[in-house]
Amino acid sequence: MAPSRGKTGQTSVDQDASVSSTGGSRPATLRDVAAHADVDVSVVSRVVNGDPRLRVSDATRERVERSLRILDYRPNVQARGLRLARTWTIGFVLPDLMNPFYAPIVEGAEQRASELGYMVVIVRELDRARADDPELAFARLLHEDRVDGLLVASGRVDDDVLRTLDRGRRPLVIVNRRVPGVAGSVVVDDQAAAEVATSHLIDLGHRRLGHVAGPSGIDNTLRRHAGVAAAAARGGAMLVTAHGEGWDPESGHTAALRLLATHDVTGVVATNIIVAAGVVGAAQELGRRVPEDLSVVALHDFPVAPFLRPSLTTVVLPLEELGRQAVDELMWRLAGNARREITIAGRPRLVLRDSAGPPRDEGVPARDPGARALDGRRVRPRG
Amino acid sequence: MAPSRGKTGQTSVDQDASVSSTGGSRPATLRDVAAHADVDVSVVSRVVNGDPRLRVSDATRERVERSLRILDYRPNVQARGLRLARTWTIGFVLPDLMNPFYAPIVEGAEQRASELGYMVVIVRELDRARADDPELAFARLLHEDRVDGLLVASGRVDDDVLRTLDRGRRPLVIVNRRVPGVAGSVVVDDQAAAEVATSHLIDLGHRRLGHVAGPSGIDNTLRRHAGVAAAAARGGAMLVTAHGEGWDPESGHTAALRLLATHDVTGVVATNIIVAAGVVGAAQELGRRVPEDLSVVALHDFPVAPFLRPSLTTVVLPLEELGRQAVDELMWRLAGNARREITIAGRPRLVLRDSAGPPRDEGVPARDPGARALDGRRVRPRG
DNA sequence: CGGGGATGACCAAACGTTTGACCAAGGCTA
DNA sequence: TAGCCTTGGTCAAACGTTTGGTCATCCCCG
Repeated sequence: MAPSRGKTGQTSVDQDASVSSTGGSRPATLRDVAAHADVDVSVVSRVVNGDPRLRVSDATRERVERSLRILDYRPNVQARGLRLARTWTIGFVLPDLMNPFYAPIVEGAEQRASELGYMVVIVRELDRARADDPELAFARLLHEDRVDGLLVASGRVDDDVLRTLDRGRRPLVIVNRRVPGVAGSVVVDDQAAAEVATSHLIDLGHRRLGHVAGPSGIDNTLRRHAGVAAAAARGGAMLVTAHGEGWDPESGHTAALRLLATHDVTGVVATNIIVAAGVVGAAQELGRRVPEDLSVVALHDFPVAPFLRPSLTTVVLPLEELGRQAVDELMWRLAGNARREITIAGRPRLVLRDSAGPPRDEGVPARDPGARALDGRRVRPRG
Repeated sequence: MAPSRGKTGQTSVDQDASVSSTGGSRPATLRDVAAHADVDVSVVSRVVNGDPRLRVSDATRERVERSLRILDYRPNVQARGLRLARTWTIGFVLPDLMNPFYAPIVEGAEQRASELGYMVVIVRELDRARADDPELAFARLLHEDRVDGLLVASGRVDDDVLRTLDRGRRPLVIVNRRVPGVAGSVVVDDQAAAEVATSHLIDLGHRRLGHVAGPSGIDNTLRRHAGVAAAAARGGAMLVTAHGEGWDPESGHTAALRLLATHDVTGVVATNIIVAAGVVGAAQELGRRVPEDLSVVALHDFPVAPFLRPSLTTVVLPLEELGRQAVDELMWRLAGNARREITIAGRPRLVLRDSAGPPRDEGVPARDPGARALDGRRVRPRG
């Protein structure tokens, strides 16, 4: 055991300190460890942090490391944060957790963050996100120095709010949205996904297409619409778009009714799977069977897709990866680097199920009907 | 403007301090405010916190409050937390965010927490939650003093882990699960919900019932099974139970195949809506139409229920309220009070949709179709 | 033997709060 | 007029870290 050293003359004793890390006693502080190893707290601190400028004898270092283990020392994050003005916490701003779209993003973000020793706090932000509202939850988090940075995954927060926030001391990364010339962002390739979905319908022989989109004007909606329009044009197909008021089933239902009542389309690209459920419902109310009378392809694949009737043909987007990379981008910014606009690489994947087939009475036959998996669930990479 | 006072003789000046709360400058500290109001920081602190023992002239108090407003002072949470050994942060432990079951609970918890000035950090905990794993994410959070307490909503964490955690310094509230004689918990009335679902089938005339349950042995599963069994016995119905391995669609699918292959039931209570989707799929694979040949009632209502085909008859459980009350219970514990076991009040509500009807070829007619909503409210949403 | 580096460690300030102790000045009472 | 209380504050320590300085000792070299 360590001999008594130093002018304090205090003899350190191996006290019974093997407290369970979940036990009831006070966690060991730097000072406890220093006393145990009979050195100054600064030595312990530098050992813990691997300070390269620390000059210390091997014997002392080992003594310190042993004490650290025995006392099961863990740095107090608040004290460290106070000193360093950091929190190792990031905020994830979203409008609503019920929307399954956000779950995988949050999940991916949490995974990556915890790998890096960060916590993720969720901040639900209502649509009342006006620029000068002093009670904006996330602005408060920033102002109280409770987070090191923010991931904003809400499509509803005003551009102005984001611009203001982006001028602040803390980095901001916008998730799956671009705010022109303002903030760093990470997005999935919505446009490519939309093209894949649309091309699939065209490959099946559809030439009169509908797009049930999200609220108009939203960046997100624009990117997807661009993809649908591009693929439709390339395929020589007619396209009519109906915007819903949101991304919920009712919005899809309403928009689809409007679309189907006025236009004779045979295939629809729905902006997401939830909206697609509303589209299918609307079609059936109008007496059109899916996929016999109307084909539907949805963007995003959620676990529920196979269990809808008919099961939905979808395009998978890498949402977990989106969350992970959003965190990485925030770290990049925290390290002092400049804003970037990142698009997640990787081709969107088409998942064939039952909601899309060849049009009934017209058009070319599907190019390769044999590729359809019998169970309708086999995944075929983009053709 | 405030005159120069005190022996420092320092004249305070109304500097241009109206920084936007999201602006780029350093947030004002207590010291800044003190200098601005020309008083000691302790006065400012006591004013901010409404210390009743503070004796101060009205003039001074107003001067301080004015400075607080001008400088837009917000306490630094880390410093305050360091001093008071609190974080105003609670951890929410869950296995997986993709399961829509958790979304409303987290959402409710976040709402309530933010009302109370608390942040919610999500902690995903894999099933590897063994008692002595030093790298348990939530144990680390506790040990580093990053949270004031924990809400555990994972059904998979070992009882032993919870028992150990529960002996620690920080309060622990188990969400929707009871760990015998150990920790405080908040649960919804699963048993009552199961009874409502089962009674509905019996009222429709079913006498041979199946229960597709969650993994056996889990408290949750037991409570629901108790409800199903009680109602079945009361109605003189036969009951056979099949346990899935999880709460995902595949588990429901597998368990339902097993159940339907070996027993001739006419109605099934599924432990949740996701599992129910698997049950419906299994039935259809076996050539049994829902609801004509098999009625299905699911516990929990998620927004997707109306859009499944057939749309699912469900029993609504107050999951958001569960989240809110879990936070309240944690606050109760943080205030130093003893553990409690709380069951959320309020009758589970039956939502009638298309997946359950009278049995085809047998049995008594429904007793009184109008009486089936136990709470007297007949709910019939779209679909 | 004196000077100059290394070596190995300690000291102390600072981060922003909270809070028990203390104190000067003035007024009241005995 | 001495003593005491009240009013209106100030002082300073403490929470647990981090980190730029300082410092005593020892060794080596000229």
